[in-house]
Amino acid sequence: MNELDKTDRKILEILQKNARITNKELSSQLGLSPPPTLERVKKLESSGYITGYIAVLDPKKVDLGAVMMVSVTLHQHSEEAIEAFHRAIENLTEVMECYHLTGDDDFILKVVCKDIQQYERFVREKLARLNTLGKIKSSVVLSTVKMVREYPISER
Amino acid sequence: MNELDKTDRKILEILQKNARITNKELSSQLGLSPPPTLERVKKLESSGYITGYIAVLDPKKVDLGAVMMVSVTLHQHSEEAIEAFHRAIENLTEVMECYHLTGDDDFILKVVCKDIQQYERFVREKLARLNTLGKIKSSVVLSTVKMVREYPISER
DNA sequence: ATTGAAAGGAATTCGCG
DNA sequence: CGCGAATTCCTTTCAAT
Repeated sequence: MNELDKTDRKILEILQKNARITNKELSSQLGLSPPPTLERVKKLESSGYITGYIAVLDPKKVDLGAVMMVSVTLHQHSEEAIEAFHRAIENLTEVMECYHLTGDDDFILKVVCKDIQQYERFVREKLARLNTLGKIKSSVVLSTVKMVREYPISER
Repeated sequence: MNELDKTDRKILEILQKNARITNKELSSQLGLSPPPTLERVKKLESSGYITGYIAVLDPKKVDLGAVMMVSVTLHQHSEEAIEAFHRAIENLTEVMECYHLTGDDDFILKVVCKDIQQYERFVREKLARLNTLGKIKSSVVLSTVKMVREYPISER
């Protein structure tokens, strides 16, 4: 798939807001009939624009009230050390996001836990035990000012 | 809704992975018939466990290849200054996430742009113009090691 | 609180402009 | 590329348990 037209971009905007909209309703919002609408959606999926459809939960409701941002520095920076760190992070369910950064710190992690006690256990029993790990700096998230999952779709 | 049973938790797990699953398929994965499955899903929605269903896009495909993590300090910390900052952030489409933190920096932002040039414009024309703003420190995201949107559902 | 049947809609296919 | 009709499948309701 090469270039998105206006209709494709509108589909992405609508589905980013509501993934469970029916094809019929989607088509009516586009001013199209259902068959071409469905075909466009399928094409956006198969060409990798849409990677999935997910339910969004309220973390507090599922007992994940503590959010932390954690700056991590490795104690060495060989290819293998970084690879090993990546693989370790992959297996830690508490880590929702992890970015490799330029600057003083190597990585920043977003970690969710039930409470601060569980976070402490996570650090002591899991994070601090990674042998590539240098030092960490934890910051408590006092409030989530913004957390949008919708990418702005540019005109081209 | 008071407490989730095992079936409810499994529903949340499945829908976090695939929001467009049919009710029929969902019910068969649960070992239930469709009607009670549907009722449980509706209840999870109305009681706030599920806040929405969204399509997940590939940011690179929609021309958002540059990701930055930005530490922000305000130059004053009155109630109004913080409120004003919140409201301003709300209107910046480039800011996907913003957390109010403990520690040296007040906030951390995740910002997505087409490229570094667009990021520079964002900083100069939008972020730096907020009059509550003290100083910022930008870090380029070299790679996204992990970005999961699925919360781990605890046993209780 | 779950089941099975039944009615009403929606998804999907296909032939055609 | 999009449309409209037709078929198949799913959703949703309801009586029964």
